[in-house]
Amino acid sequence: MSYTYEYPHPAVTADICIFSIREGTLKVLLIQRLIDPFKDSWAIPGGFIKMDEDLAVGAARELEEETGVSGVPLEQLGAYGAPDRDPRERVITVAFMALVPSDQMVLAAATDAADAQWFDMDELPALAFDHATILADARARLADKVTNRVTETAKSAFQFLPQKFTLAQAQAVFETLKGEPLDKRNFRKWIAANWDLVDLKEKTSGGRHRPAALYSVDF
Amino acid sequence: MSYTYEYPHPAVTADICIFSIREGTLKVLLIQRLIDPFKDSWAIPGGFIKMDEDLAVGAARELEEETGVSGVPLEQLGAYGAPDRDPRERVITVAFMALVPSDQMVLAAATDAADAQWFDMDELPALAFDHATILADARARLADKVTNRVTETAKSAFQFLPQKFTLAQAQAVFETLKGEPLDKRNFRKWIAANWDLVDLKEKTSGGRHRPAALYSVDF
DNA sequence: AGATAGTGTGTGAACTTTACACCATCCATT
DNA sequence: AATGGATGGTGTAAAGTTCACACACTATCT
Repeated sequence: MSYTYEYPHPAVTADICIFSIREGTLKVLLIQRLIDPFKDSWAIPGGFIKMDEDLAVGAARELEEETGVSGVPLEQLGAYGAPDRDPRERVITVAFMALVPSDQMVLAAATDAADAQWFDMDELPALAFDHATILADARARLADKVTNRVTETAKSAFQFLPQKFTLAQAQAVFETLKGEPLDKRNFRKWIAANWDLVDLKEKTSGGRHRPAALYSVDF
Repeated sequence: MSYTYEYPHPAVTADICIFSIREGTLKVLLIQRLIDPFKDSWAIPGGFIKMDEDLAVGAARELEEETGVSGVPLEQLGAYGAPDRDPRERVITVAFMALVPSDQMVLAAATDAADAQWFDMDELPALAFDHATILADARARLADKVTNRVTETAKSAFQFLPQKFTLAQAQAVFETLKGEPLDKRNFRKWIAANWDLVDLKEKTSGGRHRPAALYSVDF
């Protein structure tokens, strides 16, 4: 089967930057390419948009196919279309990003991805195509989003916390996402002012230190 | 001549929202389509990206071909790709926006555009495709950009002013771009704090009122 | 001389952001 | 029982930003 057009058409892909936190550090989900170009190098997951699906839908599908990650709200980052960004043919990609809780994710390798793995954002491998650029843009956007307005992206930060969490745990999560340390007192004021925290009247125990109050959050 | 691919490819276009100020109101540059679909309706200028050109370059080219407008820095808004946004075939568009001084622009009609005209943003005709959505997004972005940070977009606001301008003239321009009235004293504080105004030690004359001081701006 | 019409100017209140230090409590050790 | 270690928990002041607001000035026209 082949498809013929009167004029040349580029291929269009969606690429998705999936951020998460594991072991207290910011991670990004990469796949190892099984096929050329950039065979064996790492890349952000993505693939070709189908003719009858919306961009965000296609991005979600590719993400699930390649990594097993599903059900996350994707935010569009923009289109990347340098003529030589793909050596095969002209490929324009629409980049998306999301923040997910990695421990609920079952990573699965699929069709054109050998392996999906979390990488520390500070220790990235060489990336295929212009994915380093896309990822850098996504990282900047993430830091912006998380502590500014109360958006979906900011909400998803709480997914890294257990149902019952301490404020110190919450602070650690937001610091990781923002990429810089936050002041403890100011953070507590901020989180109390911007989110609906429920004081569970419970305390942690077992630590070799003063117990911490537990909270949950209502959206 | 035809082009054949193993998998279906969408067409990719660039569409450009060009804003300007004429007669004190915010205008947008639209073209009347000569061909189906949406023959005779108005649309934001744009067209197919060539295989060897960058997205922004293609956008600039289409803009010039269809309207005669050139040499403006385009800012990417994002990709729009609902599967049915074009009835012919799958077309994904990458939207751009810019702010230009309309009086320097010579409008020219070309290949697939009958006519390029400035429309008042408050009196838009029915638009082809999903251009109403794109334009609304662009309008919101414009208002954001202009008075927040000192960006290229904000700089270009000064193009609507003569070399020597009064602060009242400047205020009118920024009010038009932002879409809401600004406080006179606060505006003067803002412009003095954020831009390098040169007091020309000249005054307007001829008005039936107190003369105004003239300024120019250095970037 | 007086009316007209746009020009030009400062202050205070409310709010947001940032910086900063000390005591409290549990556990483990001695 | 006392001590030290480790983390939890709390308030205030200064600086900066945003916003609202009112009245006198002056060239021109009549």
